[in-house]
Amino acid sequence: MNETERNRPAAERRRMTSQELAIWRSLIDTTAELRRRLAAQLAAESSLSPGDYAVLLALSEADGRRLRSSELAAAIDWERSRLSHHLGRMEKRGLIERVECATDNRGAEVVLTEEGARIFRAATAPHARAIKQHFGDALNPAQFDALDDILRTLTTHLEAGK
Amino acid sequence: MNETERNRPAAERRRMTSQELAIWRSLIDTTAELRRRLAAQLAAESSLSPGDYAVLLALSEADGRRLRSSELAAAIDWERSRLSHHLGRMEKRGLIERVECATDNRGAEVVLTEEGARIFRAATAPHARAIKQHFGDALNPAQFDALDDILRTLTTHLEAGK
DNA sequence: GAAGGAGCATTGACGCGTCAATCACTTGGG
DNA sequence: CCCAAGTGATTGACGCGTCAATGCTCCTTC
Repeated sequence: MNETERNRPAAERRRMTSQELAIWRSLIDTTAELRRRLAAQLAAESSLSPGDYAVLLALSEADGRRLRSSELAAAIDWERSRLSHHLGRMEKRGLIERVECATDNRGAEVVLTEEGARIFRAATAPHARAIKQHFGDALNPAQFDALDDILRTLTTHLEAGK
Repeated sequence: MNETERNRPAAERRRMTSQELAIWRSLIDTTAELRRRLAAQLAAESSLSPGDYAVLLALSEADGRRLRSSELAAAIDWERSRLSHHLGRMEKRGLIERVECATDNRGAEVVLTEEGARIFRAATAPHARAIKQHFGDALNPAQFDALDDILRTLTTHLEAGK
């Protein structure tokens, strides 16, 4: 295979090769295992789920540690309903509070509680360490570059496809 | 950065760069989106979930289209309990059957039903097409090679780390 | 200022995944 | 032979994610 062929997508070929399918499976399996380990470690260190973490991160970066529910959903790219369910569970645990929105009576504002902020702060460093341990430490700079390129390609492709 | 540095893992550095963290997030988000789309398409075309598909694939490749529950769990790398719950749901839908094992009264054998085999057969081609469409068509051969290398590195790293 | 459509958020139902507990059976040491 | 430890599999509880349906409120238009 010459250089030109190596840089042309395989779109025109009839089917994926078994090698390509194996890479697909490995992508799915390996990322699943990564998520699994990170989630387990996060839970062990802070009793937070990855979802909790995403919500708390967005809130802690927001002005006044509060966001409209819809803004929060947009920030972390979640469906409304998923967020609503999740906020219900987090509210029970005292991590966040939901208050009526002053400017729109339909809306709710989600506020980070002191407790939530404290727990999130305590979780960040260990979590970053865990990501480094399981993922960051494995790859060299060239691999990071290559992965970045691949992910950009996939993202673009996904956006194009509807 | 010279060539030697580019090929040395970043393990010794204190923290991941924000670029590296962004790549991590993109990896998680992009693969999630890929799984989401594939699952939706599979469900639309065959009313199967990705889990159903994995189970049916393993069974349809097995001798006599049947496997001991524990062998099936090993084949698709699932926890026993997860498999047990899933088989319960699949049995209700008539995709599989559970029968007592002749050689070990504790055990169960999982058998693919005719209906299950039929539905699986009908699902394979569209599913392969969907994987190609969303994933395979995006990448060129060089990117496949790079991804293969990255995934092998990650897998090795994960296995090493416990 | 009333009607109707759009937007914000929640809810219920259901499939899925994990953890801990449990039950039934097998096996091996005494 | 018996019992203790180990193994195969299931169950229940609970958190999580999606879909479809719902309830309010806001906004536009007439």
